[in-house]
Parts: sequence; C-alpha cells; structure tokens
Amino acid sequence: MSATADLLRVAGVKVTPGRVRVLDALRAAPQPLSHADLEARLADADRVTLYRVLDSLVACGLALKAVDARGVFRFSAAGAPRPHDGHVHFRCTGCGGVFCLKAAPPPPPKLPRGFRLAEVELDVRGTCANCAGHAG
Amino acid sequence: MSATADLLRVAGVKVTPGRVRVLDALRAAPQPLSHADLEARLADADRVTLYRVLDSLVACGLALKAVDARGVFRFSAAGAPRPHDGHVHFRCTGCGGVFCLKAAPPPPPKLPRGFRLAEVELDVRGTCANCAGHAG
DNA sequence: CTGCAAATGCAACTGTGTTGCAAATGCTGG
DNA sequence: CCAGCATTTGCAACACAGTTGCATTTGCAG
Repeated sequence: MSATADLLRVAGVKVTPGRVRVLDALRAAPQPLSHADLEARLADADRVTLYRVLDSLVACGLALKAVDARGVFRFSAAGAPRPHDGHVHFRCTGCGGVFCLKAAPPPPPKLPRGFRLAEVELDVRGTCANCAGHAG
Repeated sequence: MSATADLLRVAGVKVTPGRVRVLDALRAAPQPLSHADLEARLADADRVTLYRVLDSLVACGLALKAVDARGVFRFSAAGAPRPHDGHVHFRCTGCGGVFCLKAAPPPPPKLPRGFRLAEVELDVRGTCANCAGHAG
C-alpha cells in the first residue's frame, strides 16, 4: 500500500486513483505545480476532476494552494520543502533564463506594524554568461 | 491642466482622456483596483482599452501591477515616476497591494563568471496590516 | 492644418476556474 | 462477499480574466 494512499486515509478522505496520482505528482515535484502542469503529467485525467481533486487535497490539508505571478493557482504537497524560499534568482534579460544562485538569502527587512512576512525573494536581473558573450 | 495629465506627459506617453481617467481613479483609490473595479468606476470605457491603458501605465512606471489572492491583477498608482531603483517591495498576497519599504537594498550577491548585473530587487511577500487584521 | 504613429473600439479567441447533473466507485454495515 | 449510499468522476456548459487582429479615431509634431 502506497505511502500516498496512507496520507489520504489519515487525512480522512476517500482513496481514489486520481487523488493518489495527483498527490504523488505534487510530492514528486520540486516546485509547486499549476493545473496545467498536472494535466500534462496525468495525461488521461479529466480537467474538472483534476480541479476537484486539487480542491479536496487543499481542503483536507494535504496540499497548499497559492497564486503565482501570472495569476495562476499553483499547488504543492503540504510539508514539502519549498526550494524557492529565501532563494536568490538571476533573471537573464537576454534569453529569459532563470538561474538559482547559491548566495545566501538576504536578512528579512523590518516591516511596518501589523505586516506579516511570508516569503522573501531576491530578484537579480542582468545578462547571463552566454548572452553576455554573444552580443555584449 | 490636471496634475494627472502632467504625470502622463512627464512619463512620456500620450495624454488621452482614458489614461487620465484611469490614472485619476488609481490615484484616488485607497487600495489597488482590479480591472473589474475600474470598469465599474469608468462606466463607459471599453474593456480591452482599459486593459491596454493599464498596461501602458505600468509600462511607463505610473502604475504597479500585482496579483491578488484570487489570481486577479490589481493596479495601483506608483508614488513616483522611477521608484524601482534598488527598492524593497512588500507585496500583500491578500489585497495585492505593493508597499515600498524604507529598508536599504541588499548588497548585490556574487555572480557566476561572465554574468553581468543590471538590477537588484528584493521582493518581500506577506500580509499587510489591513489584511492581517481582517482575516488573520 | 496635415500626417503619422499611437490609442481606441469591436469582435473573436484563449486560458483558467466553476457549476449541474448523471453515471461510476470507494467505503461501510451486514 | 455483497448491497446501499454518499462521495467522486466525467461530461457539457458556463463564467470570468486577459489577449489578439484589425479598422477607425485621435493626440501631437511639424
């Protein structure tokens, strides 16, 4: 019996093939997945069912739902490490590539009263080695 | 001549009734407005034109664009024409508001060989005082 | 005033997410 | 193991946010 099925059982929801496959996909993914990402991975799944499976996983606490910069919902398995927390991204303005730098995340700045911090992201823009070489 | 029209002129975009009205609405609003909010305020405006006006305001730095918790873009008037240099932004994941923090911009991290730095932006996400109070 | 690029308005389209309903399926009690 | 029943699934249709193409209008420079 799969560990994923156990998670569903413990969370108190019915164990269905769809839920197992979706939760497996979320747990295997290195980053939060959009509905479209999941549809690509789970080729034969119904669109609407996928939405409902995701909602049920969020409702029972097994998945987290967030909005990305494009306004699309992204889902991640609860408890999974979030690799982009405190990460430093380098965005190449030439090729559009995104590189994850090893640099230490910056210290969280002081916030005004009442503000709650969730995530800090340092976004560095410039030209990557490849593009800089091509056409300075 | 309205101050809003001057802002547009200085920003280097054509001064049109649509842009003046939209920017006025953004500057008068206490919180970031969605496309739908603006449509309601500017009754006779064309849907698509409104999208394009908003995009042009963002492109010339007069407005800021963010995503709210429902995945909808929200727009707010930018405080100054060029507020983005080495600035620290706080993005509220609840209302989509963007706040400019006074904190000093972080030191630029070390880049891999050949990479060229152009811009550094620290993006802090969380919940603003208003939203934290509402439904903490 | 005139010309041209930019902005507008309209129609149609894509992508994302939701709702209603009938059929299939997991779980529980016998 | 089987039946009953609520939950889930699949399908169709819908709602909303945002985009694209194109012809027309308009701001602004000359």
